Amino acid sequence: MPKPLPILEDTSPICCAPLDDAAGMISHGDAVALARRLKALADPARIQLVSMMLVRPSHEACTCDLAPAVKLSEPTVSHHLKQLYDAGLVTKERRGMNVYYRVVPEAVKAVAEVLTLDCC
Amino acid sequence: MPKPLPILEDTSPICCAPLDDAAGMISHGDAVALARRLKALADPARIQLVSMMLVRPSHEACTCDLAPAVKLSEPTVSHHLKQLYDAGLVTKERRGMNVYYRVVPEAVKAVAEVLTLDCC
DNA sequence: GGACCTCTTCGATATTTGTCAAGGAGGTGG
DNA sequence: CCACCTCCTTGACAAATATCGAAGAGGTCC
Repeated sequence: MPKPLPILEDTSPICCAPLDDAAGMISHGDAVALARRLKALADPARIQLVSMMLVRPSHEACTCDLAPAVKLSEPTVSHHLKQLYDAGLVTKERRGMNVYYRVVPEAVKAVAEVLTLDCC
Repeated sequence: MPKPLPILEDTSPICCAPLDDAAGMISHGDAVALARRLKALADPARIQLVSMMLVRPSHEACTCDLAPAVKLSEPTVSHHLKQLYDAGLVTKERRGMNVYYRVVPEAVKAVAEVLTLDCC
């Protein structure tokens, strides 16, 4: 079972990475780290959850709002939120009876950055 | 089994999408389409394959070069390349005895675009 | 045509992932 | 303290995925 990633680990770009044996190819370790972040986003339910947070003014929403919106059971939504949390893509905070999840836009953008291929 | 995506389908941004029931939240259909593209990239082997193509001048490489580099069997690499191909992220072309796969940078960038959150 | 090379498909298997029902943990409010 | 509310964890299971060996399809070269 993979350990949580830091909120904003320095991810090497998919190209223009530090040269290794294969002359510029991304290292296996970096590929694994990047894949974990991408995998966290690569699910319709999780995309909808992130989207739902983003349309809110503060980019956050509580589980009680999120669960009905994606039409999945509460445990399942909790599971998906944990995936996002472990990947550092959202934070969570308890306020009163509710837990609010908030998108970390920098983390999402960091993934986008890697895929921008601006070096090519 | 999901059908191949067009090379460059118009993917709605993760936010600022056309409003629907839930006031701006991405639609389920769009979420599924985006998830398919992300899933195609969300694997260490496939990231390495794409990376390896990108470091080549013309962003292409043949299977015979790719397979040894990721240390997986040939059928497995073929499987991964098919995933990328079905997602429209690479093209393939036979030249002589070899099949050359080439990254479609616009397709990768289109995914990046969605994650850029420039509207937030 | 026939041996050969590269790549893909097929069949099988182990792992991972998505999902839910049931129950537990943590906090609120009478 | 006790009923209640929200959320999370556990356990179980079905589906999807990653992987490989073996066999097939498509092309090359003598």
